[in-house]
Amino acid sequence: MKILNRDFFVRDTLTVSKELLGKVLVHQTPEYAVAGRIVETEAYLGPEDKAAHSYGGKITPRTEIMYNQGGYSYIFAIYGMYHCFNIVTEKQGTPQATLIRALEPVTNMEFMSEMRFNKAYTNLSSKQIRGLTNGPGKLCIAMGIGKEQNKIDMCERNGKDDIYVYDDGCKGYEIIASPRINIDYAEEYVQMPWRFTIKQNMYVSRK
DNA sequence: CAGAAGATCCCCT
DNA sequence: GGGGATCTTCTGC
Repeated sequence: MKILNRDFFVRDTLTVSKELLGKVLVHQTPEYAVAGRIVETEAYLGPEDKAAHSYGGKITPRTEIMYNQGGYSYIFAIYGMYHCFNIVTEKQGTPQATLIRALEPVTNMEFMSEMRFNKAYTNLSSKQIRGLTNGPGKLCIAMGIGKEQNKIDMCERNGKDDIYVYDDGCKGYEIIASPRINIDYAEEYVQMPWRFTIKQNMYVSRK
């Protein structure tokens, strides 16, 4: 298994978004480790992209991390109750990122189950199993990811609160490109096919 | 199963 | 003061 390094993330965002499919996202602390396979991503190509937080080159405390070189976590809160987990891409000064929209649970489903439903994994309905990580807000809850995990360098271990992605060699997935979700405000960028999913994976957030 | 509506808060204008 | 890269619950078929 190899952990994705800086060179992987410091590339064009569409390529990174597509190649992340099938890779495994890990959140590891001294207390626990959780992991899920990435099955859905969305590319945000600021500053041109009207859907991106960095549209127009906007720099605020929230978006600042998007200007860093690739390989950092960008986590923002939304609708008052949820978080979205992104990975910064491209070189320093190009404010782009890819949103991780869905995972397929790989390791520590017990942890995910408690975080999401406060129930043992064996007691989940099939609908709840599918609902563990099939959406950007859901996967953050299941993985124990919140604003404390913002701006983590995913290419260096700190030993306390690590997030990284590894390649376990699984490949050959069929990738589908489609328009991004819930960006109605983005005008001509609404229809850009910058959402990528693994075909027929049950954890993809929606058809 | 689909659609509507409410929850809830930080960031930005 | 407004709104959002969402999710859950509730309604009605």
